Amino acid sequence: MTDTRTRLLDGALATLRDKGIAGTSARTIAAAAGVNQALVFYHFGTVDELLAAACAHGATARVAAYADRFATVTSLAELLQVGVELHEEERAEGNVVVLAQILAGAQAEPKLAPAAAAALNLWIAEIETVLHRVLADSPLGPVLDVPGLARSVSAAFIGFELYDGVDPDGAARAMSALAQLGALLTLVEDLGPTTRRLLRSRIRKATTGS
Amino acid sequence: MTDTRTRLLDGALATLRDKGIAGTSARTIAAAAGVNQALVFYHFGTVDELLAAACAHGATARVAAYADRFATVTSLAELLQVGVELHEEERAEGNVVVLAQILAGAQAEPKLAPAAAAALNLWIAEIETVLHRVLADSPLGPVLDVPGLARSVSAAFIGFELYDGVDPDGAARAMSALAQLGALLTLVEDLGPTTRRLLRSRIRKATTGS
DNA sequence: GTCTATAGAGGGATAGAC
DNA sequence: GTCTATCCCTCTATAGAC
Repeated sequence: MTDTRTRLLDGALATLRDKGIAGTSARTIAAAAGVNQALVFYHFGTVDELLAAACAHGATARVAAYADRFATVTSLAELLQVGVELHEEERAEGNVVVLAQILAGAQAEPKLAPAAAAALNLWIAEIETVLHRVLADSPLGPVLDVPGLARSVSAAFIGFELYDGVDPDGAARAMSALAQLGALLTLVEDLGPTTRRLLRSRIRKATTGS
Repeated sequence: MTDTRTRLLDGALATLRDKGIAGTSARTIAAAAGVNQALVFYHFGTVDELLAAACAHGATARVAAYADRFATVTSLAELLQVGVELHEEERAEGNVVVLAQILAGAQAEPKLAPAAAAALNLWIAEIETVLHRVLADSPLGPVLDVPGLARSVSAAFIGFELYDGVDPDGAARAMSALAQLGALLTLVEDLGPTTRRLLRSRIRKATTGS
């Protein structure tokens, strides 16, 4: 872990954020890192391998930075609130946007795919833990596919960041609509015990067929 | 609308799908179109303008191809079903993936942003119409921000396509979790009139504060 | 409208001095 | 580990023949 290695990793993240996957090269990364261009190949072999390493580097750091906040979430509405914060902070910091760029690159470059999937899985694991806790005493909890929903939420978030880049007003509206939906779902959750029993029996009937 | 123009538009879409935004250039597009490279600049001025035109071209065609199916949707579960179909067909055809690549490129290239936003807006408009119809007689309908939700759904879909490219199994699980969630929400919607009244009054109380 | 040819910049990657 | 220098390829864009 020499200093140059981390400079290159951070330079790669900055370049992906500022110039996108199409504008990212050994030369642009080296310039952002303040480092000689040949060192990209000395330390990482190829540009793609540097991008893969940077992807893991950035995601690990950001997930760790949010671990505390995820740990305090106890309701769907709170999860959405953390999501809004994450959206705003990460857009300034730019690390979710970086993941989106890696994902875009990985569609055509199979070598990037495992790194992109691994980075996304770090986020998914966090969300999964939170969802499991939040849905524990919901009538829907026992029948929901929590790992699947965590994947949905994480993937959807990537789409939000890309949307925000081309239409910030639209993205803000989308975000507030979800926050409102979260608040309303809380009301549904808080129905009386009679309704909860009714729901539960219906769920049992409906799920015996699938 | 000469033949060469459309060949270039289709070639651009094919190149974005197969090589991603990072692998898309006047040369690769011309090769895919079976056309001379200089014609890119003769017909469209720059590569970015060709990409912007191709984006509109592709989105218009695909939204039109789905208009019939969107028109028949009458429930949230059906909307999700069409979403699953769209996901599977468009991944083969590749046109939503193309939009994702344009969105990724637009993050760093402002000239692409209006085209990307316009293409996404075509999808959003369709979803908005459907959501409006589907939620019309739901107790939540009157208070939901339908345009905002349509934007959420559309943006989320882009994220799904990118996720599918790096982890098809995870994406499939995410998709089926959503389908299951849709089915369960239908049960909530079908609660008795008493519960619906209760919900409605709670909603009124809760929304007077915002 | 279409082609060839080319200028000029930027790209990945390596060799070899230090 | 770091640097310079370089090879060879690809890129955008244009000029000019047809």
